[in-house]
Amino acid sequence: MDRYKKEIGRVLAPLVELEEGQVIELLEEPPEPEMGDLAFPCFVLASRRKQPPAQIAAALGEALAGRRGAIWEKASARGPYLNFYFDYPAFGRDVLGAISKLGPDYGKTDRGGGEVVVIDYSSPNICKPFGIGHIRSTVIGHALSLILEAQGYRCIGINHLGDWGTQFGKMIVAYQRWGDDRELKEDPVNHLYHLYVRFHREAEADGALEEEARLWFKRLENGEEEAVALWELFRRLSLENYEQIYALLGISFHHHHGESHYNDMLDEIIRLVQEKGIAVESEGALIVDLDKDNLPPAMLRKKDGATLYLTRDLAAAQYRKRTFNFAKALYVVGAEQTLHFQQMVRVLELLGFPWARDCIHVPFGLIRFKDGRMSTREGKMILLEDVLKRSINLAREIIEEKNPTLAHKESVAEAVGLGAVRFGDLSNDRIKDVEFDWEKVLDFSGETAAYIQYAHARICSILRRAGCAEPSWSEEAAASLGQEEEKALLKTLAFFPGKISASAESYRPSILARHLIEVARDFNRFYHECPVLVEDEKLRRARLLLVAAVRRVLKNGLALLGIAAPEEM
RNA sequence: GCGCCUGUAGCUCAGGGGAUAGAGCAGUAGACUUCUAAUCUACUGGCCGGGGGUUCGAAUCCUCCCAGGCGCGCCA
Repeated sequence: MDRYKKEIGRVLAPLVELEEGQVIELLEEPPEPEMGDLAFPCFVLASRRKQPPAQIAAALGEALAGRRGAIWEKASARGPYLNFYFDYPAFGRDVLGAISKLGPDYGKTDRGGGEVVVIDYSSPNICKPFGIGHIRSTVIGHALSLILEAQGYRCIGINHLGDWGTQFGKMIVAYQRWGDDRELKEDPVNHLYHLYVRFHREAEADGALEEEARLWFKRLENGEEEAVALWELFRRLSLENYEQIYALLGISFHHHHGESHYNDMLDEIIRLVQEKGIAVESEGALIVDLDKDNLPPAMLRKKDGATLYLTRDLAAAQYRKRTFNFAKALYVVGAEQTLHFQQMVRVLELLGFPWARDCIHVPFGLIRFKDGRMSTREGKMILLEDVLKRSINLAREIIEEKNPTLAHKESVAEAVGLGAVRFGDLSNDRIKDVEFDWEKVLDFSGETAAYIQYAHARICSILRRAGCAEPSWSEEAAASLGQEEEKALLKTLAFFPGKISASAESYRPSILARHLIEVARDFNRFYHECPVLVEDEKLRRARLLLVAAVRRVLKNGLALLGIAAPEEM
């Protein structure tokens, strides 16, 4: 659509004494199809020309009377707007031609120019089961890395595992007191999780436990053998469990550098902070005062000498800059950590790193229960594995009911089940909190992945029946689409590349997800109104080209969200 | 107490200066001898949290208030 806007901008700019870019910015989509395809609002010119906007629109309409462009056939005034009407044969030819020619690349750009974007996402905490709470970072981060790749960036996915910190002192204490080797072997993560929950329950009555845990963490940081061995065991068992889920979700990371990876680099950060003179001792701890920035002080070292999350994140940022020389480093982390990242960026700035502002927190809202927050330590949580399994099971049941003769039932059930969970998380603006609701998760009707997948499968079915997987290109046929449903569909397809860019620029996969719903909806309307496999050779060919283009867009779009597009369902 | 985020139809949410505020779910009534009914069509449903302001124009920007969520030195 950008190309079409540009063409209109070029024509209009000299007539309205504005820059081409300004005109393009102002162009908008009319609310109704009979108002044309793109509109220029004339309000901005009113004060300068000292004329009412409607009069200006009318004058522009006269000035352009009889003129036409490569893809628009007329411009006419309607109230204060100058409306451009597309020349649908030309427009249809252009849109379908682009999709047909580019295929899997339709929607991609090279805007990123090969620059590196490091994406920190998923990042579960070792010793805890992979809860539903972690799905957001995992799925949003994964989609963003796919979307940014499609914009020509080189993405490096890092799973910043929570494999260090005081909690491991707690785990060691709990394991020593209540651990059971047999249970650990049979169901490692579950056993570790029970120990973790038990620790917090018992610590409420016995304050000495917390103190003991801190001590054990200190020993771990000092590299004492017994502590390190247990930590390595916990880490390995947890990771093995997570890998199963990542495999199911089709996600792989470039690196699993957890927090522990930066242990060797912490001294350097502390030294740097001290050399720059931005840190002060306060009550035995080392802090950076950020009062001038209206931020609470940032603590880098506790009074017992142990480091904190922030210290490790500072080291990690510097390591990532050195190692990957990123243009941007994204942190797909919950909104509750906004302050933490503000502090981190500010400290990096104070350290004199010009790239500090390239570290960008991409926050998302909490998943909560109706009656409050999820809490791992209280045992109030839902396993992601359970959610995925139930979703796949339900998909399987629906297949059994609606399409019992389907081939490859299992892989379709997986595609639909996993797609539903993913899409549920990607389709709403990430900043909003979401209430966990089994009914909503397990709903495959309406604005869901299944809706998009179903449209895709229907198209595949049509093409199969037509006996051509990829209809051959025909200029003449492509230009013969003109019915309302066809026009609407062509236009929606033309917006697809712009939606990917908008998703990438705002780090919001929901923009793309919503657009795919729109494409699928426009297709379903078309499907009910316009038969494809008709006698008329030319029309049949035109519609085959159109649905093949829709299939292409749905497939490309779903792929960018990490969702499979089965050919039958 | 201070800071950040959110508030739009009964419910879940789009729209983030521009024409008459849109979807899905739920409800009602229809459409499968016709390319897959996981679909489509129609109807019902709104002081866009409230007050003030900026603007030719505000759901959208500013400000104050209200409600909910999340943070605010020894967790991550």
